[in-house]
Amino acid sequence: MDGLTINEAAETTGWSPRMLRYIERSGLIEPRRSPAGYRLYGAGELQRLRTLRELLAEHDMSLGDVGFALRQQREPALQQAVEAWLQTTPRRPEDVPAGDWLRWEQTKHERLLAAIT
Amino acid sequence: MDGLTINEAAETTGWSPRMLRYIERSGLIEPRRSPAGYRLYGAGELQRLRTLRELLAEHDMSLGDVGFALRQQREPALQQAVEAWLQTTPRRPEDVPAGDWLRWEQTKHERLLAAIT
DNA sequence: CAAACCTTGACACATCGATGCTAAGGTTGG
DNA sequence: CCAACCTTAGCATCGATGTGTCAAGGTTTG
Repeated sequence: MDGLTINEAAETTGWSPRMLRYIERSGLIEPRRSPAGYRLYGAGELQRLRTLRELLAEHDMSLGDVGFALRQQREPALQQAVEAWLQTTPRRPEDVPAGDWLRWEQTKHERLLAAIT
Repeated sequence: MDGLTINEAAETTGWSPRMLRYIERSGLIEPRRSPAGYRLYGAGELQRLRTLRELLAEHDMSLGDVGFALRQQREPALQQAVEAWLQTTPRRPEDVPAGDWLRWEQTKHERLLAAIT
């Protein structure tokens, strides 16, 4: 049977087994199960667990934040509603660090293409 | 002096004065101040306070969720990182309710236009 | 000036998010 | 079969959210 069991996955990703179950319940990463119900983490899941750690650490955000982003992706109506509300709040581009703004401009085109396809 | 004071604003929006201060500290709605430091809520703020209530109620989300969405809008680097992570998770369009998906398709064009301008 | 506001700050409490640990019971592999 | 793993469920903790209330001190206005 391919795939790491929960303790092995915990070992290589830096999460605790407890947290792997918690992350699963929160809908972020759901590994497949063996016939007996054992969680089996494949290469993809392990990678996403590692990058998830980095994401949270580097941007000071919570699992709940990622969960909400996921919800927005899955529920366009929600995404729309939030976007609509945000657009009623006054823009202030000075808030945005210069580097970020530049990167935004640079990648806008490809992001639009991605949205279309 | 135009603009409602905090108790008046609370009255017409349904939030408590306490929550108006809380919402302000969380960065969602920051009214301007009178010379003496009194909060003054204008028509725009009052409207956004009301729609904020609806947004939270109708989509079962928290102030923190909206705060995070705001952060994403203000920090494109964050937005990018989250989006990138989400894209590594397997898509499953069956998750999306049919109505939502339809609305998504219907409004995609205008959303793209909005993004470009 | 005095009543009725406003401000910040703090204490209080319920709920929730994030984690660990333990218990009772099934699975697996030498 | 037995040690070493896995599962779910539950209790326990600690910090963050959400919300009320009260205190000490400025402001406004009749």
